[in-house]
Amino acid sequence: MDIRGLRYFLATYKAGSVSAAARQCHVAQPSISAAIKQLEDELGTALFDRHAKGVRPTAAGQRLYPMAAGLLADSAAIVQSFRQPDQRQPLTLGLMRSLGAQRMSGWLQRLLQMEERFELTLVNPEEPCDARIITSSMCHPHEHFEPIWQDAYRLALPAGHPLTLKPRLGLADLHGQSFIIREHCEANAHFLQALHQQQLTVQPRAHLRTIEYSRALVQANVGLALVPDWPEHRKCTDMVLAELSDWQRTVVVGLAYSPDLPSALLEPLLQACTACQ
Amino acid sequence: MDIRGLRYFLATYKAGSVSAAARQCHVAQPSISAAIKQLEDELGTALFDRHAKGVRPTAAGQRLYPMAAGLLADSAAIVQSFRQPDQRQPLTLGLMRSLGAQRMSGWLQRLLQMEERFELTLVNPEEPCDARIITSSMCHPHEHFEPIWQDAYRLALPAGHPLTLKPRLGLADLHGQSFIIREHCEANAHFLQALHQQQLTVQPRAHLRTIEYSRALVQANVGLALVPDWPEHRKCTDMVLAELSDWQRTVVVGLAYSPDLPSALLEPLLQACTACQ
DNA sequence: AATGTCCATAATTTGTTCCGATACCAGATC
DNA sequence: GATCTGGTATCGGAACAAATTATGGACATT
Repeated sequence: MDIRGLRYFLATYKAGSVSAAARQCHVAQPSISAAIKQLEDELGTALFDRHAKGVRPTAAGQRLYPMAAGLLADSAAIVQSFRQPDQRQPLTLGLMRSLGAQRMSGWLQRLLQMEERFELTLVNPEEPCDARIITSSMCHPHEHFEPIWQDAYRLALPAGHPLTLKPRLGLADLHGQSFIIREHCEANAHFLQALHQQQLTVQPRAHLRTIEYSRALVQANVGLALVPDWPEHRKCTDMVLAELSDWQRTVVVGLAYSPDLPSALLEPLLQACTACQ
Repeated sequence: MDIRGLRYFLATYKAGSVSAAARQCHVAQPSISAAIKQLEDELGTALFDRHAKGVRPTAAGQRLYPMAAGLLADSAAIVQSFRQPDQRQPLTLGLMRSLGAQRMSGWLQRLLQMEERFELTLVNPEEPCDARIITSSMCHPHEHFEPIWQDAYRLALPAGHPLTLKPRLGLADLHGQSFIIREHCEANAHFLQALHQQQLTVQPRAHLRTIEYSRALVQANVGLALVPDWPEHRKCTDMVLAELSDWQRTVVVGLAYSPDLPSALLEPLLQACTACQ
């Protein structure tokens, strides 16, 4: 009986799938399979019924679940009780712009609730930091990258804009339109390039950095903009999000970290990441 | 936090010594040292004060002890609760003669109390069995051997025998004496050979197998005998145990087992062995 | 002083765990 | 039905962790 096996068992139980558990635990699927088999051998009983769409706990598995959870919680509590709460561990996170304040603050909240001992500092992603929350394309080659969200970029139109009436929008429809361009945005750059390739142009009306200002200008009917498809954008009544039939782009936002980040810092971060999915 | 580390910590705590814990856990001393250090790193605090005559738990170590014991007990209880009590595991032990009924039955009692699930069968050590309790000299070369007791052989004299008056006894004093010879006893054979080498002889009055009969004949004043130095022999008032100045022999009684004995059987056995020391 | 005991460290060997690739199975889709 | 998709089990080799032997230093005991 080892803790690792119980952790894998719990993850599998909660996920209802060995593969999903493997993704959550950041190990390969065979590791989980082997650990569960070992546990089953030790207990002398099957814990899961395997079938094509995942695994279903047996009666024994269901019986084990609360025990395993309890044991795991106990072991965590023991460690916790020895780590002084006053020896707060500093954690510096580099946050890219335009993450969506709501979503991001929720994520940070979850992280800090999970791990009392962190003392968090937020900086720009170019500055020295323990880990960064950025798009996958900003990730350095030596860094690991753990995805958190996927943002599909949409065209934001002011409510009542003539184009909102068209059932299908393509790049050609945007020719000559007023546009709010967000700098440092990969999706924007890609979009402009796609226009250029088709010899289409838009009229830049503003160059700015934050999504919040873009949105405000769209809502003020200054022009169109590309914005990520966030719930808070969909909720706006004075702005409409539209899909483009011949251009689409999603960026993956996630946690980038050096391979030699201490696991005491890394693990809670990764857990906060998977908790989002 | 892993179970193994906690096991080592507990053993060290109870033994008050890393080396002793290593012996009990059947691993080398550095393994324990490393595991404890790892645990200390994880908890962020020292668990033992090291000094020359062993280790003494710190306050943190004392605080950890009941928690660790609890966690370990919990994990064992979980495993236990899944192993059906009705699927008793057969265990066949080969017991050599002359082990000392009292001592041996105590050992077996301890074993069975420790492990409810065993269904014990006792056979002679030549018969097929899972493990044997024999002297080290009876151990086959491929078998592992775990010592349990050491038996020093002594000369048993009837109370009132003339030789009991001599302060020092040597082999030469035994020349021509009546003797009760126990067959299949390594110590007896060695003893007779030693006599032979010094061209001394004794008068064999009986050849028998069990220590109990030997003792009875000594007590009945039939002659002298070699018997192991057991408390029950010392307690006899009609028999005296004496040391020989120029001959001595101790045999090591222990558990002999094949290297591929399943650990589910082996571990409780080894635990019963170390519990004796 | 010399010896013995104990713990820590270093270097090596051994044994597990993990991974990627592959095989296989069952249900959904065409 | 053939194919595709998403799932699990199994295999051989790579990476890692754990155990071992050997050694050194600190403190008692002889």
